[in-house]
Amino acid sequence: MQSAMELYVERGFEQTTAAEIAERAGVTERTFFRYFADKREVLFGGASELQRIVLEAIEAAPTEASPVDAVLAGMFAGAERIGGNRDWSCQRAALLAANPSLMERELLKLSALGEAAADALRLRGVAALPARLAAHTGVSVFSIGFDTWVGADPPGDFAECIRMALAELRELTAAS
Amino acid sequence: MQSAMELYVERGFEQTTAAEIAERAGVTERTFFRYFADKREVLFGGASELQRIVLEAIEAAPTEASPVDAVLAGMFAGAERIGGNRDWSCQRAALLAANPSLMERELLKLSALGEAAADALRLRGVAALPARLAAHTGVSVFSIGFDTWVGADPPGDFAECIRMALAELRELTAAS
DNA sequence: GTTCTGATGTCAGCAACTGACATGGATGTC
DNA sequence: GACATCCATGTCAGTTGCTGACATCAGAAC
Repeated sequence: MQSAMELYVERGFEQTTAAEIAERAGVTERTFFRYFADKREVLFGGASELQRIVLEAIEAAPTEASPVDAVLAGMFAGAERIGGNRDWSCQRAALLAANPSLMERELLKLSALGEAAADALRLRGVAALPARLAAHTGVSVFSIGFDTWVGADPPGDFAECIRMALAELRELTAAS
Repeated sequence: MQSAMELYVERGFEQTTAAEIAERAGVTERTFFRYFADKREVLFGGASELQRIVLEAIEAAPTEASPVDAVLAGMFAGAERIGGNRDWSCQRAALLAANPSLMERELLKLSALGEAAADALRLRGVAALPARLAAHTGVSVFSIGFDTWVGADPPGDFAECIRMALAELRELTAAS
């Protein structure tokens, strides 16, 4: 993972071959593909852990919490996990922004996170449609908050960026 | 596009080679790749037209419409374009659901649609953050409405499914 | 009639990925 | 201590997605 990140930053994602990553890591190309399904997946090692944290927080939310609040609890828990190393997040975000194929993978992971969160809501007794709506709305706020956080002069830490997006969203829905 | 769709349905996306699509269409593999950037793109020919329709409807929305309402006008215009042939939409949705790599591409297109819609909102004077939030929320409602529409026993046409999702979302935000 | 252009074919080649089999070192068992 | 087992890795050959360079050829323009 470290070798790949270095090479992607040094010479770009498409200009880096799997063989080169493997060589820098001291293994064969075949071994690389035993650990990562494809060249992109190497940047998404933390996705499953993030999902686990989010889901656990949703489950742990108070029973009386609304679907949206439960999802938000999950998102804040996820933000706490990521919010530590902003530099790494910025570097990674720049890579994704420059490579549509990496962005595709990111969007797939976020969508999967949304579906998993919707499942968690259903376990709390929420119906299918509102569960998906609440979950994906939460992921949107998470994602847009993330963009704010890794952008120029963020208003605070990751959680604060999420709160900011959330406040904007509430204002928007009130105005409509 | 027709040859590809047939083959993808007949034997699956991954089991179909670009050479086979080309052969059925009566051209060479090289010619196939001159028209489509990759094997997936052949299923997304209508994306640019859909985006154009959505953006035009956002621009055409009354000046006093709220950001959310303007985006929704765009989504309903898009729904009108797609809502005609449900059979084709179902077939395509089944393909996407069965192939993560196709779903990735779909999510990228939807995300791009959201960003374009956000740009359209900014042209109406909306600030960056609320523009993105309203746009992506609109796309979420569009997308989840689409899933309802191509699912088992939808409550009406595509537009009606969007209205249903929208009503649910309003209820959720009111409850939070 | 010539020229020019645009679509297509041909061919060689790279890189992503995969399956099948070999190897070698660590671990456990008698 | 010899032996069996297992797991990670290496090796190798092959398929497929995709690209660049050049050839061809039919029709439009002049």
